[in-house]
Amino acid sequence: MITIYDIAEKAGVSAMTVSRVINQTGRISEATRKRVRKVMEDLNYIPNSMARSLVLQKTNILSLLITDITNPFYTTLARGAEDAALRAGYRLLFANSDEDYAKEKGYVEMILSTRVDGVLFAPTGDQSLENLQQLQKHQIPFVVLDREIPEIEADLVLGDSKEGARKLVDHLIGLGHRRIALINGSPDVSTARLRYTGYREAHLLSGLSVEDSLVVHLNYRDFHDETALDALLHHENPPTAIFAANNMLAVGIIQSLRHRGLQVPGDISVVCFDDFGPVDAINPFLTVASQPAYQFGLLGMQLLIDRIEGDSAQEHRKMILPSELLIRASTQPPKENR
Amino acid sequence: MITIYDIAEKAGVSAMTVSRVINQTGRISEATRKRVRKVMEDLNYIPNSMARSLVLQKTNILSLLITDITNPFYTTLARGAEDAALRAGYRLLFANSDEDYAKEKGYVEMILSTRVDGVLFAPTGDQSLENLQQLQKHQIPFVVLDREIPEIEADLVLGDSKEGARKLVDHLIGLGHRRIALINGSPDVSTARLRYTGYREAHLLSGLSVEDSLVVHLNYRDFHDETALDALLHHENPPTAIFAANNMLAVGIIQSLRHRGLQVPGDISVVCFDDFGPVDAINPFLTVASQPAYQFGLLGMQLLIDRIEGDSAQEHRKMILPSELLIRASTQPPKENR
DNA sequence: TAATTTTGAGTTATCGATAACACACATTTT
DNA sequence: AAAATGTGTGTTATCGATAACTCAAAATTA
Repeated sequence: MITIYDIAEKAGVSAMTVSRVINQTGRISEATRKRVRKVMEDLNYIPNSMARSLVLQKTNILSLLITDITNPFYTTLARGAEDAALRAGYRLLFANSDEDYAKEKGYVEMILSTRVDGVLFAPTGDQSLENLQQLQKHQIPFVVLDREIPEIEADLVLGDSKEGARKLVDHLIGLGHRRIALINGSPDVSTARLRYTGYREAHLLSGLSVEDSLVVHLNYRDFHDETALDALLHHENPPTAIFAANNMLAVGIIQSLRHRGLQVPGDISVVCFDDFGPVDAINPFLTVASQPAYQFGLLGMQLLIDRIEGDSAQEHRKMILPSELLIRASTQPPKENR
Repeated sequence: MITIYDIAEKAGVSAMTVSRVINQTGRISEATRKRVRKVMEDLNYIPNSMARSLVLQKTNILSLLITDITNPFYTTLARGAEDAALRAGYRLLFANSDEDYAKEKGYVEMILSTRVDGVLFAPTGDQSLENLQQLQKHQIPFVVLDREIPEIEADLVLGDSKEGARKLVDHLIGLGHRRIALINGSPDVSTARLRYTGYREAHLLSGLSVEDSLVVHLNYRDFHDETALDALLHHENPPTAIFAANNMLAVGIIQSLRHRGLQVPGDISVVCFDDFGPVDAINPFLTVASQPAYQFGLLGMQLLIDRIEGDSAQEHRKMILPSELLIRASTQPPKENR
């Protein structure tokens, strides 16, 4: 491996001079600078960022921890985060927890041992508290994305889950649905709780009561679990519409409905949170509450960089991004009203 | 930051002893080991992997460079790569070139300065040659994914582009299509060349001639470019079917067709390469040549790790993964045959 | 019992870079 | 002309960890 010492020797200067040329610090005569530059090019020198980080106590690496890399919401978010990070001169270390607390914990250890300068953290759920506290103990700045953790004070970028849920359910009620199932994420994820609240409020504001047997909980990534759906379909008075708490759950639900020979929206309407990214354009089908995924990443990263480079003692900020109701083909009035 | 020296002091031993406890090397009495362990836990010690890498000359980081993080083919591939890397005890540094040579070059520099142990490299195209040569110069092992680079000797994991293209076009010909457009990737990407070859062979084997005015080239990510499609649709004798060289191109094409009020497959049939990941299950629509994306990542990563840990002088291996024709709703016989 | 081996540590140098300080020589100021 | 500055560069210590070597005390062998 080529080091500054190799460069220094060939150029007939000290290592420190080479370092100064690389970093454009200190005073260097034009002649020396040129000579060193030439040798660096000739030898194809690339600085060792670990050695540099070790002494500078700064890695220039930021980490983005998402919960599902196959979910277009998070990949679009990742693009936003990447753009903001690169623009500010940081490298990005991606990590993917797969909605799995243990995997998340493993990545947090990796993040700590890499001594990244900051973390953009989409938690798996309330249990992530410990992992975030671990970051706090080690004084790594972080911004929490998408899901709020009750006991954590931090910069936050969230979607408006309650409002989005209300819009979706209102839409269904407006179409005439009275029996609307909610297939929700786990109750220890804040978005799931708020989506339930929105679901509930929409009912109450329309003078409808909420029937608990129509509300079930799954992990956001368990989109192949069919038992919950089974129970709903065999209900004595089955739902005419389903509100899936996120896009991946909707994927699983629609797939299962098809296997059972049920048509969407012919037999049952389906709505969900989150879009499907570019892919969605192929066949815009699902009625969704669309969240500005790219903005999540971009803003989150900006907050993070701001906290790292700016006044770290400033107050914590909380940004809530609105979601938009996109009415498409997966919803129609219930059969009996047609 | 807590270092082994802090631990050493508190435990009343030397730093070396702490290092031995961490790495389970050398001889340590059970009593000392326990004492050191205890202090490590109390102080919440996490080793500094940069310091370690610096002396060991090994980072335990592998890099995955993909060309489009919003493309489900690559995110599914990423999951495969991640699983294989974690299983073997490596961390993974993701990078996303956005089909952009300059961005790819930037990431290669980052990869080199991070001194990763190896790279799983999905090139943007033939121009990636320089970036790969840069890796070679610095003796970083790599495996090339998805796209072959003519002058590079390396382990390779490819799909069978020619065969897949032939299957797709045969399917269209079988339906009665005689005027099939190809909206291809850039000709300096090997998959685009091979897909053209497959397209051509399918025609010739069926006794049809290839009309060059029906073949256009775009960048794989230019899925919003409408000029190519415009030209095809205003052709004096327009195509009855379109073969899009990848999924993202198909996305753009279908979207544009809709804007123009054209139905798929009613007015025109569309097929493409690559699936849409889990998302696709919502509304399986496009007839595609599906490639085993997860396997691409998993196998590629295994080859890479094998080359790093095994005999690095072994011969280069080339794996070609088959693609599968999935006939769905985006194709039907041309209007005049119905 | 003396010689040898084993055990459980500690010391020092090193990885590749940079900060802080030092210093010779040239230039400017008084 | 002496003093004060400025310029360009080198020296040494340091970041946090580990390899290689050393060595005293305990255990084993002859």
